[in-house]
Amino acid sequence: MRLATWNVNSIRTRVRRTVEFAVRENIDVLAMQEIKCKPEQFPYAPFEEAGYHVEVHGLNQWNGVAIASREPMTDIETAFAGMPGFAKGHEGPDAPLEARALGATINGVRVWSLYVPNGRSLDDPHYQYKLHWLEALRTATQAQLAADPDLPLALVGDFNIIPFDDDNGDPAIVKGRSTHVSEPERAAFFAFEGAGLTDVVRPLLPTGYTYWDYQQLKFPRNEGIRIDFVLGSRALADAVTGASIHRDERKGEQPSDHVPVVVDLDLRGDEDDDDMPMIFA
DNA sequence: ATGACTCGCTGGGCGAGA
Repeated sequence: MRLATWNVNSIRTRVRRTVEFAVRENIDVLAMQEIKCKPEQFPYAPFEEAGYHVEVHGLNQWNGVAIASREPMTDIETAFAGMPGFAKGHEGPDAPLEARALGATINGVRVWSLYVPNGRSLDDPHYQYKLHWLEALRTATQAQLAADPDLPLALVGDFNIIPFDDDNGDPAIVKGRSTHVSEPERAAFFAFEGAGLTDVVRPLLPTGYTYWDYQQLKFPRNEGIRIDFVLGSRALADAVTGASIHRDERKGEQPSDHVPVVVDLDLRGDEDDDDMPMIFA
């Protein structure tokens, strides 16, 4: 299975690039973030014509997540246990949920397409929302893996956290002043290790940005940041055979500000792996 | 060139992105 995650920044604007990438790169499962539309606005046809099923969770023009998969998806969920909500002037336990999480099972692999809240600024209520959201995700994930330690589980998407100083090439993002690099955010990211998950791309690709701001020549200057990740359970991490960050997708006409991150998985019983030799008796 | 921000909603600016 070839699994990809991509913050597409409006699927209606970028559906052609998105489907062309999926087909060209032989992607089996594509988790998307920031689709910025409701299900009735989603461009299903180009995906279906390319052989993909699509599950969509979008409530309005903000956020929105989706998964395209060549194989059928089951056990669709649009929130994880304990996921907090948020709305301006409406913080608290009954705040409305946003469209930031979509879970689906494909060939026994549990995939969550995640768009972690931005945080906006260190003194904004959105920042506390971000930390609570991440803590609830960690708690829910830890509970699921405690119940099923051998589950191949992938949390993929835009985490809106820069885990290491070397992941930040943008001089506008400064420790002590900016979101994404604060100690509480980094602690929330590394807490997933305590829940039994690891960044499965990092060992294969120690460096590389996944996002460049549209402004001020950030891409030509290579002032990017690494904020898109694939976190895998032990069973998933053990299946990883390769990884790639598709920097070229930031070039050309109407790019997203993020690029795709791809992981190759060699799963037991995965009949679609063409790198497995056929054995004849 | 990898190039000076881009979405969606709206019908003119604005919230949001990070």
